Amino acid sequence: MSNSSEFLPLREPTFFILLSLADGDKHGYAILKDVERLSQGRVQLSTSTLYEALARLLDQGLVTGATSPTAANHPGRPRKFYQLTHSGQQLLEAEFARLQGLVQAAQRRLGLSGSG
Amino acid sequence: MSNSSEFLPLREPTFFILLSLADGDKHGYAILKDVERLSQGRVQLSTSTLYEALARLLDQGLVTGATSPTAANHPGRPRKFYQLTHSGQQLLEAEFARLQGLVQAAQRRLGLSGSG
DNA sequence: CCTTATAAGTCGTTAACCGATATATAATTT
DNA sequence: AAATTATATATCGGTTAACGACTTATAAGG
Repeated sequence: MSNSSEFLPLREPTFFILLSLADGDKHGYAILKDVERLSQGRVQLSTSTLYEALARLLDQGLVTGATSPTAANHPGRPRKFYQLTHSGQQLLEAEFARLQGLVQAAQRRLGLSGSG
Repeated sequence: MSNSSEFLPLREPTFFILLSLADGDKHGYAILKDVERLSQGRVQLSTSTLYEALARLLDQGLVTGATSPTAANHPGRPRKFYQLTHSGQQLLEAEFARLQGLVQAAQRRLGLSGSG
């Protein structure tokens, strides 16, 4: 077993980028907008955070790059699409489990009931 | 309102340190051991992480220092006790809410039911 | 033509974490 | 008695993700 949890914990931007891709392939700018929606407007990635994170995730084998199929009939530079690898999916699930563990630990320590 | 969420998101060690103190005052080393239990052995703080975080939290007014009441009849250097301030408690609750939001966002996106 | 939205990228700085190391003290083991 | 272990606090140097600021490119709309 190549332990995918060597990259845990994820920081918030990286978590949302992977979570955004769980839905299907996206290009960078689409991820940017999707993360904003996913987080209900709270997380607004800077482009440096986004593209540096994507480069890192590519390097770590957690996402792969798929070049844009259709010729560009849209504004802006040519799109670059990204998709989760199996490792990336596993890592996302491990991070999800970690977050659930944090919530449960906090519920116990703060003396709260289940889904209050 | 002095927005306590200016310090969010917390990194995992800082979150556990605050959560450990939600229980009542503790000295540094006690926090170290408590965090290990709280996280079911997963999070083992290094002393540098612990004491640097405590210094930062003091500086930010999120914890206060209370000098050891009883004379030292224990091994090691004199204990220094820390307790959550009101701001610290608020921040911990804000971080808890943030974590719940992440879990809910992930449940939606990953297509999972409530507490599965 | 100018502005806006889309789209990708680079650079310098910051802040938190972490391993390593140091210091101090009491209890336990050999 | 000496060595080891557990307790307890502290500092230093390196790493890295994130971030603000800035740059480049392209199409659409007023």
